[in-house]
Amino acid sequence: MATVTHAVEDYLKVIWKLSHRGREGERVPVGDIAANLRVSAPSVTGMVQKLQVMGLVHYARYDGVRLSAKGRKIALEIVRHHRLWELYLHTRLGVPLDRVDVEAERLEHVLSDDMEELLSRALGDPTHDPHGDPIPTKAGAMGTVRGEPLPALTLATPAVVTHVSDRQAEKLRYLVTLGLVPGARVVLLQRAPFGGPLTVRVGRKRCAIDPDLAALVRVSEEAPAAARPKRRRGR
Amino acid sequence: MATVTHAVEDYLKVIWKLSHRGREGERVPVGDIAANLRVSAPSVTGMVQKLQVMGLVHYARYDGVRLSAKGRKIALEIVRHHRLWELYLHTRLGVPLDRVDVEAERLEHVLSDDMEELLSRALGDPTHDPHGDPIPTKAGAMGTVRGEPLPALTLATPAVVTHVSDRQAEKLRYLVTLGLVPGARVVLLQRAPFGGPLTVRVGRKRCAIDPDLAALVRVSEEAPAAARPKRRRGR
DNA sequence: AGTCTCCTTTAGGGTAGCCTAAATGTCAAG
DNA sequence: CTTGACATTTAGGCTACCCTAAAGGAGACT
Repeated sequence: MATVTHAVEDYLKVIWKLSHRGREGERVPVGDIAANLRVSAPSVTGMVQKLQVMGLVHYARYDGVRLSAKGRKIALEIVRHHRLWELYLHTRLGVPLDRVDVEAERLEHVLSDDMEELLSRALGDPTHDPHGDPIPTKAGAMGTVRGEPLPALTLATPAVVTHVSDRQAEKLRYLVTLGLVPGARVVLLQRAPFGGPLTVRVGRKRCAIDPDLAALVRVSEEAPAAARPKRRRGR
Repeated sequence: MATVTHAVEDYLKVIWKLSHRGREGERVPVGDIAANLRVSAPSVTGMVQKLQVMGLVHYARYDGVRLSAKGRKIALEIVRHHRLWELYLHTRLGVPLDRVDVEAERLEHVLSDDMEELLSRALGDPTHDPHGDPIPTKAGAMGTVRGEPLPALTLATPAVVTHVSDRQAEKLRYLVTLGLVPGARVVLLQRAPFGGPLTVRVGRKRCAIDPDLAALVRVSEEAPAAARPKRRRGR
């Protein structure tokens, strides 16, 4: 059986990511993989054919790609590595939230099973990464993204940020400057009409934010287990 | 200019390591590089020729390899990465001393400048790795291995382990089981005649050890800055 | 010097992963 | 059903790094 190289891991991870955009088990177009990996379409065709021979994907010409059980297992392992490293970098080394992704991108391929175990333990066997994305367990089980989109929050109700999408680096960077990061306490103060900006209190500051951008932030009225449970004194 | 790939980094690191066995600036035989990297000699010849074109080594057929200034700079960067990771893995994740090397071997190629900075700072800008080997500074300056070989220690004089060679994994593993790791407090109790075993007190335990093996351990009668300074006897 | 041995290098190949250019399939609109 | 637009695949090549087999140099021994 051929080796699982870094490139193979990258392909599986991207296929996994892209097959979770809409409904489950979606077939992923070759072109989307190419765009995501910044690689030419022919390269993807070639690699995907190889992955099929390795039994990691199901594939039919001109009809997209699906992960096999074996492929999904590897993909989830990589996602687990990625998110564990992200959390580690952010909480232990102080790498800013908008940079952990690129760093983890390289580290995810370099984590032995032993080390994964130790890393996870050192972090307290966490369930979510610093963006609020769930970390798959060793067995491949995965929690959910918690909370509802910020624009859907009830007015004047205190809430806690549970998730910030890391898909678009630029936007994430801006959200970070606003303080809209997991754990932050927010209140939706006002919704301007006709899809106008939201007015939000973030911590002690107040800001106006476009609802499309705010939709990248999820919040929960419940204090989530991961965040410090200090909504009131007493538990 | 061609890219510095992982393979290039590995070659430079090994050339650096091998050129520091005896007197400084030694020319390194191609065969030694091959043996060290577990690669065939022709592969080394090929790569070395490439490195010369890149200006990273000086090389003449049948006459060994020397690092250029540029090559040495890169090599030291890799060594710095390696040793920072080793320290991190050992002190923060609890990876056993005899396993940090293999893990760091992969991590060393994956450390951006920003991260290196943060990692070093998080560790308190250390000067030595967990084996007691000096960590080169960002600028390329490097301290020394401290202490003298254990067999040369004065009898009955308390000392602290400052260095354990990591060259031979098997032997290192054994030394670790004896407790002969940097920071450990030792006393040389007895030297058997005719090159016979040494009797050493390590912490509270006592053990007999072959002098050849003991020579892989360096000790210092001074309590080194890195170890806890709670000695009781003078000097 | 000659010759033997032990490197080291040259010659010739292989795999992995990427690319561009050209051919081919799919689907929707006419 | 044809055709055009677009996605995808095939064909052919390139680089990086590794290999084995065979040729070539350097130093030791006679």
